[in-house]
Amino acid sequence: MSKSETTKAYIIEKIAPVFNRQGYSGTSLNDMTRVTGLTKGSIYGNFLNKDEVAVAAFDHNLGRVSEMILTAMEEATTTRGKLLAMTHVYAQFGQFPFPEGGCPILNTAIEADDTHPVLREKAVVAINSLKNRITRLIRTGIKNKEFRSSTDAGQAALLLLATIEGGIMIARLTGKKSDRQAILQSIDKMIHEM
Amino acid sequence: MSKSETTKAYIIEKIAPVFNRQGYSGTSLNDMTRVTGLTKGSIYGNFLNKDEVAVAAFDHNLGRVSEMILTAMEEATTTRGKLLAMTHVYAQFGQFPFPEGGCPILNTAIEADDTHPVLREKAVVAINSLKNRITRLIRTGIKNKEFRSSTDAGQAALLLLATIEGGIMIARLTGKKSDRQAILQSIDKMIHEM
DNA sequence: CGTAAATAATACCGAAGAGTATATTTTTGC
DNA sequence: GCAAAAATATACTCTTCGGTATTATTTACG
Repeated sequence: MSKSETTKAYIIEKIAPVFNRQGYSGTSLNDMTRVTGLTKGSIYGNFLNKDEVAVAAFDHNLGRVSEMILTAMEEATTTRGKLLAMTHVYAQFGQFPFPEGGCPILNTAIEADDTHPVLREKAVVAINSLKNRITRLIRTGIKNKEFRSSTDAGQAALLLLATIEGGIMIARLTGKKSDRQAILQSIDKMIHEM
Repeated sequence: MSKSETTKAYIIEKIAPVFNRQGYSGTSLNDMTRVTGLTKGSIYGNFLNKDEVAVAAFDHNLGRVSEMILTAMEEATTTRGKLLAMTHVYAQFGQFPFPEGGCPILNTAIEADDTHPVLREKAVVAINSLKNRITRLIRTGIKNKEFRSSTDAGQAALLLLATIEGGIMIARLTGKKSDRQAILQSIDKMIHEM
């Protein structure tokens, strides 16, 4: 890894949580210099502009979540187990290594949908690939006879995603453990009834 | 209504959609003067600062949604009908009089949860009162024998809310009608199975 | 109708925003 | 270990930010 690659990685690692907490417009170059200890010149020697940093930060945060999901799913043996593992990753949004600030897809979607086409598109791709991954998993479960054949895989995937993301929003907003647990329990029930 | 009250109402009406689309940090005083045609002096003669405008804008947007819900629920006769009516209001997030930019609670929750205690608290109160309203409705339905007695009203209310809010996020993000319909259909099914 | 009070416009402020040109320091390859 | 290249820091630019003091204009009321 070259020096610049190391620095880029360092900058992103430091600034990614800030973007996830404060959003694109809420994060300034000053924030970047503060959390990295570097200067503007150094940051702009490695990135073209704020947009490029924001996009890299999103990729970084998303990568963290994806990795957690893949790892958790690998450990499960059944299809239902994999699905449960995935949702339980999202239930850990408060703990490392889940990105600080909650789900990056959710955060980016809400801020960027009307304001930032580039970030918006990144969020669209992320949500679609997540939806497709879940859909395929459910289809496998149906073939396996783990799930009912009457289950509409695509629709169930969307329902799961919507509930998970909405649940993160509510649980993070109220900060109530009981809210988080109630929603998680409902999701588990949905998966068990599939 | 005094002149200043008229002007305040006018300012809020014009700027509320902007806050809902662009968020708190994404909306500037310049935006306010642009959409109102007024000057800074005039706006700050009626509001103390940006925060006060943002809070009033949130109240305005939330009021719009609440009014739509109450009206829709009044028209329904059964408890299940009221519940369905409420969720269908949220399904109309793309059309007037639903606030431009989507659900104000969702938008405010995501931006403010880590950054703006005042707005965050407004969102907390809003989500809690919505949750309580739905919970009471479900309890009534249980007493009515419309819903199963095994239904946990509070948990079901949270599940509905999470799914609705997550659904809005996804449907607004992808812009796909099929996504919106799939999620709405799932929610209707949930209500029918209660 | 005239005047006092309320409202709005003008013109400004200091700070912070993103971004850059240039100088300095560090690496890197020989 | 030294020169060239790469990376970083310094010092700046211009613009926009939120906010305000002051002036001008409306509005309400006697």
